[in-house]
Amino acid sequence: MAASFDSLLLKCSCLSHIKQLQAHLLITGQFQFCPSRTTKLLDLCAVSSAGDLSYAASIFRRLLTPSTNDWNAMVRGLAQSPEPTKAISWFKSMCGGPQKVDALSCSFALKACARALARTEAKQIHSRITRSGFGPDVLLQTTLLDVYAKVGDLDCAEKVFDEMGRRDIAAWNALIAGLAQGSRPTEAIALFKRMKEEEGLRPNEVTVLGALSACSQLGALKEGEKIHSYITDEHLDMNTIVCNAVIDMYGKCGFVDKAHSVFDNMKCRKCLVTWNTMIVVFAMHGEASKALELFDQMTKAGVNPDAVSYLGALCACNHAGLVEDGVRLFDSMRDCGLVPNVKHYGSVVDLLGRAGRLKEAYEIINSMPMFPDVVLWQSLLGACKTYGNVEMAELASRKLVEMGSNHCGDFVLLSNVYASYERWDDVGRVREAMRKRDVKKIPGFSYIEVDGVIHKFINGDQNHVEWRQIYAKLDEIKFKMKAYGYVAKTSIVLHDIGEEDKENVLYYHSEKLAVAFGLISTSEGTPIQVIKNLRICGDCHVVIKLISKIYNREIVVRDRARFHRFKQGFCSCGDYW
DNA sequence: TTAGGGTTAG
Repeated sequence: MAASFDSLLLKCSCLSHIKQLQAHLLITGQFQFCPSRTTKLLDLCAVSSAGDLSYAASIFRRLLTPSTNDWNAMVRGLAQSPEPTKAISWFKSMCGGPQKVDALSCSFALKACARALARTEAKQIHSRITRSGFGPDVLLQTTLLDVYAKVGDLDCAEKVFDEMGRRDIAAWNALIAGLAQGSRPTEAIALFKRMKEEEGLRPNEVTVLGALSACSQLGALKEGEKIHSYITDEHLDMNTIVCNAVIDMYGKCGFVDKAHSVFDNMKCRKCLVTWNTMIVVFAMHGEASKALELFDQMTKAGVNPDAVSYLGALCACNHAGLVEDGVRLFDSMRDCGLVPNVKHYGSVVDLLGRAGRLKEAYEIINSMPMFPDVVLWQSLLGACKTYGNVEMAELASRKLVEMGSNHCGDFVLLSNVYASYERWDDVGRVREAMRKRDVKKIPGFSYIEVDGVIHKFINGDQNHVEWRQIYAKLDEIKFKMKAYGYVAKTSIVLHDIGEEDKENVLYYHSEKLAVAFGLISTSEGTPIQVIKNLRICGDCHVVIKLISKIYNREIVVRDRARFHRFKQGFCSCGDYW
């Protein structure tokens, strides 16, 4: 009979099956007197896709004395539901009750904390784990480490890792991925190397994913290539997710063709994310026709585009100025049963704005079914600056202030609109507002990889060992550029300083420092590749175009939004960005 | 009977 109950459980594929089985248990008296069966039923209802959480809760409420396993089933089910905070509440009730809380209860509750980004609760569970004597449990420690990383407390994650008596590969993976996702990619790569070289551990699929993601962020091509050959040697490229990450890495390191060849030569099956990754890579590089071609191909290959595919395709149109194609794509989303989200609206508003169709962009914002976010108003404001639309710029700025924006760039844009009409009183007013509001400036920085070493520069940086040579090179560049009629775009600097100082502020932008360092530290003709955390500034764009011509170098700059490939005085973005 | 680490996005 036990066997038949278990096989019936296995066959439950919907809630009505579960209800039938429950009725059977109730009628035969087993619901009360055979608690292990009831627990199995509850677990199925709470955790599997056949079940239903509110129904599971109703089963739970009928239990006279719920066991630890009954509680665990509920906490586990809620932890993976769209409302993970409920799992934390249930766990708290459990802790207040007579039932023993075991390592599994803690594990499920921690999972919920990770999903709900509940740092305080994670800390509380941590101390409970220590008090209960579960401390040495490696699985629990790894979960703990992972939760700390996911809620953004990397220091605690590292502490858990350091204090682990025994560390298996999952522990290393959790910290490598945590560092990579927590904007500490350099440390992620260092840990990855330490794991291999010092501990002699063999990275697996999950390890390389963390390491590749770190390389993508840093644009660390040399390290990325090494990981790619390791992947091939170890046959980890039979895993689709790994291949997706390799494609992404090459794309973000500036090598579209390499990304495409990995995509074309995959030995394993392509999934939706594979297509999306490749589309996004083409979009980032301004290769709109290839992105759109792939978008069509995926449907033919039997993979239906999702919201990310559409966003990638829209973004491709955006970067290439294909306004009509973009609008058509946006409108066709609903035909596929997809509802545009705020990012799709953001993309199409940006697209129209850049094309100077400000009114349409504004109308779209007004007709959106959801609340427009900061990025949307920033796009519109940027377009207003480009096309000198004071009225709409004021409107967008007002919205941004209402939304609590304290971002320097938002004020600077408005000020620039006024400045272009020589409305100095208004410029002064904006400056005053900035002073009052204590606006924040996100520091700009750039990376460049030379001989496998990553060099980081901050605006006006003098920390690099070769900073004197770098500044001397910039002086030389400046001198040479004068012959091409270069005049610094000082209007984009908003500081209460003289014209010459303004020029200096501009002239030592991190991307210029990185390019200058590239020129002095690599041999003639070698392409230079730089990565910047913010959008490239207008003046740097002009200067780097000239450098590519004067020094006959191909220079690739990845900024926050896309790639710029400078060659012989031209940029692949066609000055449209 | 149920545990830990994973790819794409304005």
